[in-house]
Amino acid sequence: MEKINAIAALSALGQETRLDVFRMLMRAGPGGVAAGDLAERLGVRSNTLSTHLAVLVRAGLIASEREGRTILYRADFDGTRALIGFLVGDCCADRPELCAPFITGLSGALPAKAGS
Amino acid sequence: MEKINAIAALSALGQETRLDVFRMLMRAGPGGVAAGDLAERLGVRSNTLSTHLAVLVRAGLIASEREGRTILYRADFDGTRALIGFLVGDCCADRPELCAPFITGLSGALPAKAGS
DNA sequence: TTATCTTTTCCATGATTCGAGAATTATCGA
DNA sequence: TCGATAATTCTCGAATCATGGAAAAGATAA
Repeated sequence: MEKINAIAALSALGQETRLDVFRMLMRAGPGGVAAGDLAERLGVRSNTLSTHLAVLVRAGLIASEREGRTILYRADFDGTRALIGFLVGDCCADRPELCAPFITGLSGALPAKAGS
Repeated sequence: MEKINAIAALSALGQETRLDVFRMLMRAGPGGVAAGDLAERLGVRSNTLSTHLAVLVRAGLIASEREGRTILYRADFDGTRALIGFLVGDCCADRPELCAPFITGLSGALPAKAGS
């Protein structure tokens, strides 16, 4: 991931409504959620949400697909992984030994309720 | 990490100068870099840099310590790990199986030139 | 104390962002 | 085609942010 893409992704997530959208879509899984449902669940006007969704799409964090009259939004897992990879990898490029704790300690960040 | 802290950290990094500062400090390692050196290396006025540094400190991504006349800034590894933990963990809280690929695929993001 | 160096704070300005109303586009059913 | 539904685009006011000049604050040395 290029720096400019990382900036787009980070600033996209650095806004409450957009972070809420992203987390909701991550939780919703590959099935995605319609724009209208997102607006209702989050209590945001549809036009406002639409601009936020466009920002997230441009940032490569979510993707959209028309489903009849509605438009489904789903999290873009590749884009998300690329962002995390940028944070973990590129930011420590010259000192991989400093990044080891990030990875080894990461399992602790997971709820780990899915046995093993 | 609370959502509000994550927003602060993400928006802090979603700005080119601050991302540059953060990456430079990550590369510099625990020794840190003086504010003046950062300003010179990045070609940013000292007062402008100072405000950016304050934002990063508030976000918990870097820390400062006075060293005689100068002030050393260094990356806050715990804060950084908390942010990555938030992205990997909290955003996938209900679906750890979706987050597995983040972790398993993460080693690929590292240069991995430090043998072992 | 005085001079100097380093960094921060204050303040003003220009640019960007957010949110909302209104209008527009796209799709489906009758 | 017409009407209804769903989402986006347009536009603007308010708020926030980035930047830099000037001044202030903290620390060292003479």
